[in-house]
Amino acid sequence: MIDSNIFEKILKKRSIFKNRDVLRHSYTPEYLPHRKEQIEAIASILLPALSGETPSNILIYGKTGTGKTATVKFVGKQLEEVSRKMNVHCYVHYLNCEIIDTQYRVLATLAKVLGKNVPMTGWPTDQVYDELKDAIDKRNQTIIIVLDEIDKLVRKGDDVLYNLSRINSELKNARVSLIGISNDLKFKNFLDPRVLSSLSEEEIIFPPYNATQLEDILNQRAELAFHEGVLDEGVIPYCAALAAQEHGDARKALDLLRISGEIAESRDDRVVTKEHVKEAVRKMECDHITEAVKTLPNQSKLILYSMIALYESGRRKFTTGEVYTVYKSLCRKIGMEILTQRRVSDLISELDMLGIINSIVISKGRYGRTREIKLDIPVDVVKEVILDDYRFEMLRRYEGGYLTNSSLELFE
DNA sequence: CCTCCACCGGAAAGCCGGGTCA
DNA sequence: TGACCCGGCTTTCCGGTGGAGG
Repeated sequence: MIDSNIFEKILKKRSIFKNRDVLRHSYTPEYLPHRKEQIEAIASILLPALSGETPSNILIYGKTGTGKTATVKFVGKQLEEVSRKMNVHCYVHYLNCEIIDTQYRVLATLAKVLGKNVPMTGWPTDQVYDELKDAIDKRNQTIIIVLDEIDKLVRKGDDVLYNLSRINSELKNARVSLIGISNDLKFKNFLDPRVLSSLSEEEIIFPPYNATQLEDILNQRAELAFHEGVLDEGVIPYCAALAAQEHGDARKALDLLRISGEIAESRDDRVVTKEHVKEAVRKMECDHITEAVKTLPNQSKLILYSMIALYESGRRKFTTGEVYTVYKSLCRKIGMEILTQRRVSDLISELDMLGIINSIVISKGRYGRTREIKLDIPVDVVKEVILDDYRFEMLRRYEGGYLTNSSLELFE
C-alpha cells in the first residue's frame, strides 16, 4: 500500500484523544457535578472573608476520589476572583501535607509564598513562625490556608496545627482561617482536643459518588478529552460501574477511562470499547501489585518467592508450615537470616492485607489448623519483579532446581 | 463425645537505629 | 557527648481452637 503519508499516519494515531490531561486528577474542571451542596456549604462558611471577618475553620472528610481537593480549589478560586473584583484582600493558599510534611516546612513554605525569604532548612522554628506572622499581618487581609491530607501532618505531631489555629489572637490586621482535608476519619483521635475543637468549627463530609453520578462526571470530562465518536457506547457506564463498586472513587473512574483510551490508541484502534476497559482493569491491577511487591521488605519478598516456588511445583494451595520450610531452605541457600515462624506468619497476613495473596484460616481437623494460602496474581510478572532486585540475583541460579532437591521432600 | 494436630494470634520483652535533651 | 527515649521489628512464651478421626 502506498498510503504511507507520514502526516496521515500521525493524524490517525492522534484520533483518540483531544486533550488527555482533562482526565488527570490534577485537572480542576469548570464545574463539579453532584457537589453543589458541599460547594455551597464551603462558600457560605468562607463568605465572612469578603467582609473582613474571620471565617470558621473547616474540616473536610471523604474517601479518595470524592472530589474534596477539587471542590476546595474550585471554591478557593472563585473566592479569590470575587475578592479581586470587590477590592478585598483575600487569598487562598493550598498545601499538600503529603509533600510538605513537617511543621518547619509548612511554616517556611507559607512564609515564602507570602514573600518572605526563609531558607527551607536551618532556622529555628519559632523564628520562621514570627516571620510568617509578620508576613501575614503586614496588611489587612484574610488568608485561608488549605491543608490537604492533613492526617499525614498529624502523625508527626500537631504543633503546627496548634500554632496555626491560635495565630489569629496574635494578629492585628489580618485574619487566618484553616481548611483541613482528610480521608482518614480516625485521625481526629490523634489530635489534641483543643486543636480539634478549633479546627473543626465546621465539618463537611464528602460522600462517595454512586454509579450514575460517576457517569455524569465521566461524560463531562470525556467530552473534552476525547474526539467525537471514539467512545463506544457503554464504555462510560461500564467504567462508572466498576469504580462505583470499589468506593465510588472518581479518580479511579477517570484513570480507567484514560488508560482504556491509551490502550486503544497504542493498538491503533479507532474506537474505545468495553474490551479496552477490561484490559485497563487488568493493567491497573497488575501495576498495583507490581508496585506493592517492589516496595516489600526483603523478608516478605523471599516469603512470597517461596510461595511462587511452591506454585511452580504444581501446588495451588499451601499452608504456613509448607511455605516456612521452603522459606527456610531458600534463606540458607542465599545466606539470609531466618525469621521465626511466628514472624513469618505475621508477614504472611500482611501480604494478605495488601491483596498480594489470598489466605484464610481453616481447620483440617486432625491435621491441624492453619492458614490456607492461594496465589491469584500474575505469578511470572511478580517473580520477575522479585528477581529484579539485585539482592535476589543469586536466586536465579536455583531456577527450576530449588524444589527437587532438598525442600520438596521435606513435605512428602 | 473426646483428642489432638498444626498452627493462630495475643502479650511482653529484647534489640536497634535515630532523635532529643541537658 | 552521653544518657535517655521512641518506635519499629523480631523473638519468646503460651494459651487457644475447629474439626477429622477415633
